[in-house]
Amino acid sequence: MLQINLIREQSDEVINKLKIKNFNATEIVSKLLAVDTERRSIQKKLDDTLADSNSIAREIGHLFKSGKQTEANALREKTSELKQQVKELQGQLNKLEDDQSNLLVLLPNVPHESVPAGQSSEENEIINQEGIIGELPDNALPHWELAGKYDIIGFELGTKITGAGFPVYKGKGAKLQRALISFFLDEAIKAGYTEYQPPLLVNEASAFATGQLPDKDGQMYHVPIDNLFLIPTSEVPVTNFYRDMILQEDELPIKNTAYSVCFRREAGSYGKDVRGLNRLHQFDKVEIVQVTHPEKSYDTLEEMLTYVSGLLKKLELPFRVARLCGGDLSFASAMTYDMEVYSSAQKRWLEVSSISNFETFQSNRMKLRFKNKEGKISLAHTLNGSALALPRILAALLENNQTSEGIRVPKVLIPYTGFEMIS
RNA sequence: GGAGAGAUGGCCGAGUGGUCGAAGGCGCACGCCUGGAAAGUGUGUAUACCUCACAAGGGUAUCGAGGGUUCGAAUCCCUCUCUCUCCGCCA
Repeated sequence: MLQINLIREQSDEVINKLKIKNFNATEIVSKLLAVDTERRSIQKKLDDTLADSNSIAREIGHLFKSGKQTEANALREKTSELKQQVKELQGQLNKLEDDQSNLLVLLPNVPHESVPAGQSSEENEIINQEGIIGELPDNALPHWELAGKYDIIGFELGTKITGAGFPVYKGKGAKLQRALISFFLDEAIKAGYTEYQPPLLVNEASAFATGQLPDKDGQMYHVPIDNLFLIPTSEVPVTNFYRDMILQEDELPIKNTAYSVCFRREAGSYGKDVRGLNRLHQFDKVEIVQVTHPEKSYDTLEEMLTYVSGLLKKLELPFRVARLCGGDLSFASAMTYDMEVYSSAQKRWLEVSSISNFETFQSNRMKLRFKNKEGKISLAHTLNGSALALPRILAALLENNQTSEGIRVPKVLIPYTGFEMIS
């Protein structure tokens, strides 16, 4: 959520920057400016009226104490009009405050100046590509066939017990998943992140704070009986640890990591995008989250990009990095790098990580602030990235490493799997 | 799920209708004291919004959340949330 001050002071810039996201903010901003002006004027009136009413109340108190009943009662009659005014003004103010926040919530985050314009993922800017795209034999199989051939993932079994998009991992497949999770967590800890195991369900306030509500309502599984949401990513609980907090400047940066299962309804997805492990309703992911000083967040974004690139190199997977164009950038993000690995049998790039700087968009919603040495309080910046999402990593590993003898496990994972081949 | 108790500032804890944003203590910051430190001592120490220059000063709100009674509520009433104790159930 953008801060009203920003809109008040730099409305034209906000409108212009949002054009990069293909978002026309003109109407919302002008409504906001009108509501804001009105709100402040009503607030002033209300405060003044309350001040009057407070001073009369104090006076009455004094009069009663000194036994001047008659005068006190006379004053008392004067208050009814003030009370009526307070009630009306309060009502108006509440309405205006609601209007304001309902409008503010409609505005996406403004993109960073380096974000290129563009309509869709087609126009993302590929800034780096690493690793060798190996040649596969002619009889190479896509991962969903490999999964069956080696009996390591049961797609139909998952469909039977739950539904499409809920695979069952079996034997060496399950062990490989566990290996990846441990590997990712160990690497994150080595890089200075603190490991957490968060709840997989969150309340409404948490879902709002990180931007899932109201923007992506319908993407989350909802448990109405307790009004809880299954997390689409551990970013939600882990960032919300700091909701309504004022940190000390020297507590920054906060570097957290968490493994969690993630749940996404993915309504409207179909076709080759959802084949095999490409897009699931339930998947595993290790996430990294940072809370930083506003001046350091873009350095942090680069640091996180370097970190995730390192993971992919260790896994020996060819990958490329895209800086998302305005049209592909998420509602809450100011800048995002997508990391994609090459899945050789499908011959397509699969997104395995999305690393974003939200600047103050989330922290403003969740009132995550820090106090500097001088005692000044400001909003912190929040960032997060997948490090990494498992299913597509698994897909690429299976496809890229297939040999006539079986599927080769990358060297770094062998200490975790205890086997070198899936055969 | 049933019964009871409770929720006050960074923490502990007083306050049951009248200048209470809230005593006292701890913690923290700065100063004095000291050769240095401890002890002692003095001062300060919430947040948001409005006014305003994101200064000073001023105003308003906030004692779990929301609503109500009252001229006036941390204090009374209602609803909700959460915590604790006991019982039940249970990985």
